[in-house]
Amino acid sequence: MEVTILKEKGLRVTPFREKFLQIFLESDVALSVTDIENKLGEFDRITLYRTIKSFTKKGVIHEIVMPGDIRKLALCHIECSGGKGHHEHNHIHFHCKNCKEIYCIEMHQVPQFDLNGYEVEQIEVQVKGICSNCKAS
Amino acid sequence: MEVTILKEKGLRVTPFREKFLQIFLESDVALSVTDIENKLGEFDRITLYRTIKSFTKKGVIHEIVMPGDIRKLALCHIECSGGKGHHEHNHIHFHCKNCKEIYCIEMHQVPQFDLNGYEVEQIEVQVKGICSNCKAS
DNA sequence: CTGTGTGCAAAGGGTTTGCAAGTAC
DNA sequence: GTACTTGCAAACCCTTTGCACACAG
Repeated sequence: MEVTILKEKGLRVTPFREKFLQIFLESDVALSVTDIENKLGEFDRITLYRTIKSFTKKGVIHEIVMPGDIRKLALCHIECSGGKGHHEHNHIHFHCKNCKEIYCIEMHQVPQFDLNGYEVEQIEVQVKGICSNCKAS
Repeated sequence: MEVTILKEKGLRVTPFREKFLQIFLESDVALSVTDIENKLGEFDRITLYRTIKSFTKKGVIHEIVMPGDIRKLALCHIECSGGKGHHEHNHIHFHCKNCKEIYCIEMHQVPQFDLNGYEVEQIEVQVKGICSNCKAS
């Protein structure tokens, strides 16, 4: 799986990258740099930064930022890498105020906007509230 | 005007804060820390950071972040400071790919979401595209 | 073999903190 | 007068860069 993703994007397969992807595949929430670092264990932090950069550029992962110095990373699903180079998100980013996690939720119906005089190319929706896990408990 | 805003929020009126607000009132786009710094001129950078922090907390300004290390600040309009402490944005953040400016556009119809099991409290919409100024030229 | 990826050390740059003096109310 | 603000210096911390070595293809 990890190897497949890398090869599809034309990236070299290394132990670091496999481990990096494995961490994301095992997580159902977006991860901060510190999260990844903790899960990596023995690996180097500088390499991590470089990997994040190259993977973001290649469309393997995407960055999620929110007010309050929140910066997280999440895997790009197949559907979110558009054909002709531009990268579309058809999911929303949900930030739980209780557990502070960020979930990428698939959205089948992207809202449309008619902004007079403005040409809309990409829409990103961020929602804050309480996630289903926290609500249940 | 500047004085009014400060007093309404229970903030002390100082020359720095008046100048700070004046800059925002004169601008029709969101401003980065560097933008503000350049417009401030003689004032101190540390004070600027502290002002941004306290003003954000008081709901005088709000932070806008987007992927790619974009962090800007904009005035909160009257409508966006909700009565009982929580802060609602009924406008979208429009990022122009050409001029790189960020505009806060009033949105009269906030999109609604029905996310199974998730309790939605706040929605923030970020749009990328070409602004009306750039489109015209 | 060639170009890319990795790891270490050091530099970089924006942001925060401590403290003393100044100022709003 | 009292509490909040300001300004300077220094500390912080995350991130980036340079360079040599290792490794994937």
